[in-house]
Amino acid sequence: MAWRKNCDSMITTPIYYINGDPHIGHAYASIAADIIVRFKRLDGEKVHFSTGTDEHGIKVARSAENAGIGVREFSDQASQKFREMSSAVNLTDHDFIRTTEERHRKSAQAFWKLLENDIYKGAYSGWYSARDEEYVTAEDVVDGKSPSGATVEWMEEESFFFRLSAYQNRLLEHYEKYPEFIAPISRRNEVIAFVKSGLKDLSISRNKFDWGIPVPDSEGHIMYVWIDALVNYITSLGFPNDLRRVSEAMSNCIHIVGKEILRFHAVYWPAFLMSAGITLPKRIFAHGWWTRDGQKMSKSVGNVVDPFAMITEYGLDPLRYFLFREIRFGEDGDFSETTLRKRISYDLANDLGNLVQRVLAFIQKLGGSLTVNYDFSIKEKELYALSRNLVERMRPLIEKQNLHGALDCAWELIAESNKFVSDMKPWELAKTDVARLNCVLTALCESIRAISFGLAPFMPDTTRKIFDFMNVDGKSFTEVERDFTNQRCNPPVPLFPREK
RNA sequence: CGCGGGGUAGAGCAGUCCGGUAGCUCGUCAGGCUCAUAACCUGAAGGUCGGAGGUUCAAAUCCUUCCCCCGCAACCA
Repeated sequence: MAWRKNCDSMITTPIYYINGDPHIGHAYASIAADIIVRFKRLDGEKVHFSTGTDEHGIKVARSAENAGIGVREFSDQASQKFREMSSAVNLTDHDFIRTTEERHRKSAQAFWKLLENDIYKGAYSGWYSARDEEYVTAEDVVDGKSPSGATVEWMEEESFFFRLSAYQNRLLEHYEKYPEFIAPISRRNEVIAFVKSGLKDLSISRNKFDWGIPVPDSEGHIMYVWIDALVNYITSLGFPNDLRRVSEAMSNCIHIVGKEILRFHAVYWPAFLMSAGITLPKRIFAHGWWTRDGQKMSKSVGNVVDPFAMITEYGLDPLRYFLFREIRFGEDGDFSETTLRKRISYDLANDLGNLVQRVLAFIQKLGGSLTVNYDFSIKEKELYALSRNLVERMRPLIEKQNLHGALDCAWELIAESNKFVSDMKPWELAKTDVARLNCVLTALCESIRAISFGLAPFMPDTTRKIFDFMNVDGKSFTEVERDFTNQRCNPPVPLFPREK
């Protein structure tokens, strides 16, 4: 247990762009980060956990206009929905940061100043659609029209540029030196290929609208939303104050991001940080995307999965479980309610729920208290060993964000425990050999406690229920190492009742 | 010749780096148990590992070539 740290570390979710409602993808990223944070905190680590909303940019300004309300009011309402989502998915203690907060304006402007050696004024040019009020990429321009059918014209505006081109080699060196910097590996390869193909300088300001953070000392220019957004992570740590803490936490920071925004995090953000002289994060993990019943989720098709509705329908813990058991974290997967129901029924109700029920109900039958007996035979010893090191086996997997693998470990023990019950036949021992019976039940209670601890980061409410049945405190993984003493158990209630 | 990922039992995937009787989950079929949420446990069937060629005593795994699917391709939340 020597590796346990007590220094600051940080886990982040992306800050979510408020132009749309929270959907399952947002919930997914948040829950992933939450699982990692909870695991580390149970391990005694001090973790800073941040999430929040990204609220600037012309799209938001236009949405507010369409909604007929002020942009500030629009942002407040939209951000609130994400705050509600954070609470609906049961995020553990965290900082919820909004890019429209004063602390963030200060932070972003201070950050900009640190970059000034790498910033120069130039002209940004491209095909501009006056009706859409935005630039259209050359590829999207067909017959002089934007995808929305508006005519486009070649425009130039004064813009600040960041000398990204100067960082190409330093970035490649960093990727080389820290192979764990970008995950999964396939994504890492993509990023490296992209950087090797050559980096151009980056336009980092706009002057055609004003819903953003003003560039310091430059009337009319506002920061490009990405530079604004990325800075949120250090704002949350207290930047521009508390620089020691900023560096310390960043050096131990994992950014959980969606694969669509990996480039910003794995290329632009590190380049900015290098320029600013701030420590780079330890790792950037890009998760995949969910399809819905095999189809891409899209608003126009109307098949977007609403996390609030899923929680209402199936419960939070089952949803949290499903999202990380069904696919390997980092890969794409398919969200199907049929599959979700199967997972609940087979994995949660039959395997886990029934194990807890059959053991604890049995103890109730015997009078409701566990008379411990650690005079184990080889069979109990085997199960006991598996129980004692479950968390140990999960830890390196969690460290690599292999959340799927960590759940597999827990289910391995669940399966072993169910098998153990069948093999040991406690219902027969109850009539023939009470000492052996107590050994069997003690081993089973140990395994149920271990399983509950292992699952705590994934299904905190479920773990709490089991601990309440067993009168286990459950505040820290260190508790797994303590033997039970004789204790009363409460009558269990099925954890995942069968429907109807 | 843009870059990358992938094509393995009905479905979803692991195994490919370091060649050596093809594994997991679900589904299907059969059996056992009765503590438990009709849950649990055991066993079986099912694959010429995308096609073709090559290296080798031996290839899903190495080499060559072809076919198919999916991402990314620059400032886009």
